[in-house]
Amino acid sequence: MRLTKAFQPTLKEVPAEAQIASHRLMLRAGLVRQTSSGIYAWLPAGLRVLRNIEQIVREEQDAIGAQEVLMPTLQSAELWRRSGRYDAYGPEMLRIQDRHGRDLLYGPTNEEMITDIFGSSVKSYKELPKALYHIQWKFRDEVRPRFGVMRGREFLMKDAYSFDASYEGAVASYRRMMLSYLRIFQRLGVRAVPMVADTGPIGGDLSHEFLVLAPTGESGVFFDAALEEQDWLSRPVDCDDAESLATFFSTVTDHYAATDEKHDEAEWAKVPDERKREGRGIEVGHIFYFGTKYTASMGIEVSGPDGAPFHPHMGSYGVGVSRLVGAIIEASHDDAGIIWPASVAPYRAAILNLRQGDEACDAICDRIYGTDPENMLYDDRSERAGVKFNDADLMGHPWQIIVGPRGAKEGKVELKQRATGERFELSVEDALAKIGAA
RNA sequence: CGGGCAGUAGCGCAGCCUGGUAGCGCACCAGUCUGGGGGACUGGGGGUCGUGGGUUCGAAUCCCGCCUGCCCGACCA
Repeated sequence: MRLTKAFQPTLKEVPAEAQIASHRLMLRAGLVRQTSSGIYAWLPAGLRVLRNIEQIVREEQDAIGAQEVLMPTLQSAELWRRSGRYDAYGPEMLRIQDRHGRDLLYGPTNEEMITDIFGSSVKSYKELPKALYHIQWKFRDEVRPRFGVMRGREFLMKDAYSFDASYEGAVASYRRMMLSYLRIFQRLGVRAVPMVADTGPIGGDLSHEFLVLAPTGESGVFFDAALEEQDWLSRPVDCDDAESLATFFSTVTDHYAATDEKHDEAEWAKVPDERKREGRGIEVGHIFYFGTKYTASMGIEVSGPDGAPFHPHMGSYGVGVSRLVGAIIEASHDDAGIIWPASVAPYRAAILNLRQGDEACDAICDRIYGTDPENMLYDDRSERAGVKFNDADLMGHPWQIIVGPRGAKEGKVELKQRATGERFELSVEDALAKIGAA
């Protein structure tokens, strides 16, 4: 994308309403604009980040056999009356009426809907297990929205639901999901540590929150360093084999990890000092098993091998997609701006033409840009060098390809890596090779 | 939901106390110079002062209501 053609409004000054780093940077870098309290419009660069995150989530959910669906944002109150949650949910649920006076709601989550859809179609244990997910906007009417997209009222969430014939099957589904989540967060370039969470009335140990480590996180976290040193992507796990899943699962649960709410000093003391990690975290994912809560309350049954009907066991699994944009920035920025992990960056590189109109500079920039116009942001404005440097740092592209008149005469460009600040003087070919472009 | 603060140009703010023709910086437009970390000069454009009412000869300014946004706390993916 050429910057002169792009809708890419950056701000020099910080809007007064933004307090925390990610919110300020998202506004300044032109990723989002607030339209109401807790509600945001996504501008082109922000949308690209959102889509990149979605895509990684999709690939890793598909990899464990989950299938994507898309359910509506508006739901019928009838559905929620069947589960008993229409009255139980409280004022966080946004309730509306259509022209006929029928009660609707903007979905805060989709257990009821997916259970209904599943139950009306699946009638036999032979069709289990099944896992379905969708990536859709949710609305929860928070009392006090804040921190930009990290605690908005409208937010984009990936939510998945598993259906199994037995508790054992549900446990396997849960473990597959945990693996998928660990891989998702690793690919997103953030460290997210799974921590045991409250399971509510269901009991057991089958609920985990995933927290991205960032100094501004809302929860204190204590965990064993082993949990952030694992490479989940290269770890071989057979998702169809309960043994393999159990082995994987124990590598997570054998190590201490807890938020301040669940922190246990006695257990913490058993962790060797050199492996103790303390900090703060932002919750970006939550998985839990809740048995037959919805299948029972909504009367969903399938036939078992003996012909007798039973309520399938369910689990639900959420990733805060829009919240992650903020969380990633909280975890990865400096005074100058955002430092995007390559996997989610809106563009892989920015091309900074320091002398727009100079024949040599223009020619080199055009050549570089032509290799991958979709994934490069070409700053072809007639701005001064300083403006381009600052905007590129602010927007946080992993690489900056700096083309100035001095180097251009010799066919050289300067490559700057945003994360490290390292600079390399290279030929065009070498620079392209280094950033992995064609 | 308790407590606090704020709405004046796209953004950041002053003006309000003490009523009298709405200002500053940045951004924007035109031009000249400049050209490797938000440059300089000259000349421009842009505002229902959140909103409704009241007081007054006269309200951004004083009074009352409402709306919106933000912060702290409680709550929360």
